[in-house]
Amino acid sequence: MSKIKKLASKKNETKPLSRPSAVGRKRDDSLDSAIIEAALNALAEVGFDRMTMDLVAAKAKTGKASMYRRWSSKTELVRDALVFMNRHSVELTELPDTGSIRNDLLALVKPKSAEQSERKMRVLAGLGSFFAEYRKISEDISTHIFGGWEKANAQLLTRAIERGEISKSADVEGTCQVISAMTAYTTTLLLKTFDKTTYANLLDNILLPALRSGTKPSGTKKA
Amino acid sequence: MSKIKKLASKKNETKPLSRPSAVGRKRDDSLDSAIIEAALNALAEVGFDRMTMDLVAAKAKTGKASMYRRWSSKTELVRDALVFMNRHSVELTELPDTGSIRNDLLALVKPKSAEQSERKMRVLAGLGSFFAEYRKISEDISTHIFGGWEKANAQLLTRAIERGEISKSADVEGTCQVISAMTAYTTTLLLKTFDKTTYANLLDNILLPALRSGTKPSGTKKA
Amino acid sequence: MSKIKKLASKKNETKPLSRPSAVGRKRDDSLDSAIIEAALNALAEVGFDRMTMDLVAAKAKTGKASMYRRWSSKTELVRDALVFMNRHSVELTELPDTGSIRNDLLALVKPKSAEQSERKMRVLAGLGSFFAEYRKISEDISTHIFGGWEKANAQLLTRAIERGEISKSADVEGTCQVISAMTAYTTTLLLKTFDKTTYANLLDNILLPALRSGTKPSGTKKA
Amino acid sequence: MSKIKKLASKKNETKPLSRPSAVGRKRDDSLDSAIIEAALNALAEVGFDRMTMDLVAAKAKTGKASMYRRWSSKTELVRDALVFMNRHSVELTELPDTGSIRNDLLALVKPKSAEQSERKMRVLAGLGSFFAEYRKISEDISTHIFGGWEKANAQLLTRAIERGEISKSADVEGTCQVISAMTAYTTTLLLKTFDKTTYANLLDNILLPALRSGTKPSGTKKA
DNA sequence: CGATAAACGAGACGGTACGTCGCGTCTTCTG
DNA sequence: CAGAAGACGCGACGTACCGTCTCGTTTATCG
Repeated sequence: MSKIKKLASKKNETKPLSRPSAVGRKRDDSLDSAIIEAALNALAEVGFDRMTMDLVAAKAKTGKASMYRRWSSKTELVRDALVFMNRHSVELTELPDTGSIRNDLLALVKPKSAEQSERKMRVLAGLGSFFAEYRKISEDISTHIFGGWEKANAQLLTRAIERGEISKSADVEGTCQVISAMTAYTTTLLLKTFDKTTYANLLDNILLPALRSGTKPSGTKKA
Repeated sequence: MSKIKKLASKKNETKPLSRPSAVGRKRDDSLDSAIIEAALNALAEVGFDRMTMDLVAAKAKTGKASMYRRWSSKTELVRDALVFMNRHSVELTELPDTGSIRNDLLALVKPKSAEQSERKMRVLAGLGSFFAEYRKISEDISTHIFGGWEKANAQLLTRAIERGEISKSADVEGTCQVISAMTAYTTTLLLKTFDKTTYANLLDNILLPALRSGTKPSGTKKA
Repeated sequence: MSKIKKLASKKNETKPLSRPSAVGRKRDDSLDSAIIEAALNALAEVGFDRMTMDLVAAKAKTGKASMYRRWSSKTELVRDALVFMNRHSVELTELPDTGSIRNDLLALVKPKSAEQSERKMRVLAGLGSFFAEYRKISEDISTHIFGGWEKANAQLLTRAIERGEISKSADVEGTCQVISAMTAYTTTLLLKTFDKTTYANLLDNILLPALRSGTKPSGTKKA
Repeated sequence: MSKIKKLASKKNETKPLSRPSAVGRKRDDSLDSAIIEAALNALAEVGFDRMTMDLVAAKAKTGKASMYRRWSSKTELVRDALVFMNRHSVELTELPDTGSIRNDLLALVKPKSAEQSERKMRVLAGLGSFFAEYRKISEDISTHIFGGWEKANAQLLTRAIERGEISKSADVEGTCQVISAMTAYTTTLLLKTFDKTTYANLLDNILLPALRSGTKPSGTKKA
């Protein structure tokens, strides 16, 4: 079903099953990417639910039949569009090598272009907050659900700083956000439960070591 | 529009704007929570898209009119239901105080009851993967988008371990997941761009200190 | 259920069953007629279907409960309102007696007042064409259904005049309308089938005698 | 909006305004009549108000969208269905010609088939008494409104017979019904006022000539 | 004169049908 | 045959009305 292989790798896999019969008009390959581009733009502009198949067809100047000839459902199209959008994140062959792990990690996220990166962010937002109009849900989740938890955690951390258990220069706010982020990520994307063991691992292996460490190597400040 | 304030705090009932007129039948407050409970159960059981308003009405033994009298749309109802579900996360007055920051943080996530916690997870999952059927999107996002990035990052970290820049006992996999989690969280929930400054802060304040720290305090193993 | 007896005849029927208990506030009799007036006005203004019970309640400055205390349904209210509207048509005791049957019949329809008569017409129209906005249905029925029939009948009558079977001065158009009217009246109001026997009676007893009669007594012209 | 022209006459398809664009799937003309047939059956079986659009869609094995693509509302559909039902009443080209006006008029109402005629009656009844349950309204109208009037008119006519002004064999009951029928027909279907002039014309041209005529030509009896 | 009981106005409630919109399929014409 | 256009079957949405109910208030009779 996925069209991405064809798009990503320009090889022609010779189509063993349900190959296009030799006669008749050939598939217009440029339509594949036109539809995906239209879908990504629609996702970024109006979000998943307001992205209707008719809208995408109109943006791609095609008809729905040509879309469903390529993808069996809206979901499949979105999946492929997302994979396509991130097709350049995966070049394991040409990893940066600056000699510093910090610079290596940062180099990896250098986007192709500013506007590409901008759209990428909006696409993810349009996905996560199902509806463009309804991204209030996101705000409410972050404010009411994770916001409350982060405030409580921050208070616990501040107290720990006061009694000298963790470093004075610990990044309290950042740590709390990591906790929220891992919870949301695990439940909504990995579709696993964020249980106590997972949480303890996060604390023991990453957060507590960082909190105890008294040094901030590069001295950057928060934005 | 939000009914949660009334549900959460049974107090400030002065109602300056659009207060219920003194005459006429009073709103049945028990219906508010009955509908929200029904909505949460529906979310947990069938996910956002399969949760129809008629289904929720049937579960709450009411009619759609009474639901739309309270919330102007399905989305508004879901927002309030989510806030309601987490109304107890915010009790800043009774924070745990075990003397250890690790135990404090863990104590905070002790749920009221096992089944409450179970449903909470399912509700979040039902939200994130909008449709039961469509959780493939989630899988693809984690596999293709973040999966590729995590693999690359893991390779960079392994190399750094080899050249002695970070600790041999560093939690490579966990660190990579935190990076993915923070990206997803920032874009889909906080609705902000995950830019280079934000990333650098995460690295400098939390991840790099943890990676350099050679100790794993509590000795817990990964799940 | 019917309130009309009480309104029409001011006698107090001593209420054998479900009589109003001696204690408690008394029914406001002026409300009965206020509601009926409001209902008639609503019927005349917007027709049966757009006459909502809330609208009538608002017009009568009362609540729906007070209406349903008197009539068990919208239909019952409308029935009584119609009867009330025509309560003066039935005074068999004081029939006109002018010595001429023509003047007697005409005298009977002298309305109480012009505006009363006007509203009466509009009420009937609002009933027959269920919706005010939708009285197009009526137009279509009269145009397409009865219109076609009337045209055909008119042609038959004209031919009969030509061959001298009926009077030259026969009222062709009027006769055709009577046929349509009797069909509609029998089926929609009397709820009987307008079968061949009924039709033959109408022809033999009324229409054919009139058509053969060569005289137009009073010489009035059509409007 | 009306689809009947297309159904009735298979000709003039030039379609100057809002013609179906040359491209795209064509409207399925058989659906037009399938829906109309379903609507007529529903009207005959359950009456106007119990005829829901979902019911008609189910009977026609289609969806509501396809119905609303053709007619903008339930009312429009009913209008066209009624016109369609009577599309054969208008064959002016093949009028009967028996040599007797009586037989001509009767021959015109010979239905295409018995069951067609049967349904036609039930459709009209389902219309006039808007709801199956609400045909009480019809009964009340005929009983209280026209019934009272007819009784009074009958008394006037009887008196006129007694003093010899009209024929002894005059059809008193039939004449009174014609008066009621013309009133109802004029107001509810023609949507005109039944004023004194109209009434006088009816009397002078049809009813009084018939009443004065002393002969009952064909000797048929009342049903 | 206060208690009791019912009517009243307002409006919430459960239910049902409406008319709209989107998905994924099918059909028609054009290249 | 593929492409563009758009009709089709289905199902959920959000609205409106019916007839019932529950409030708090007003009006009447009874103890």
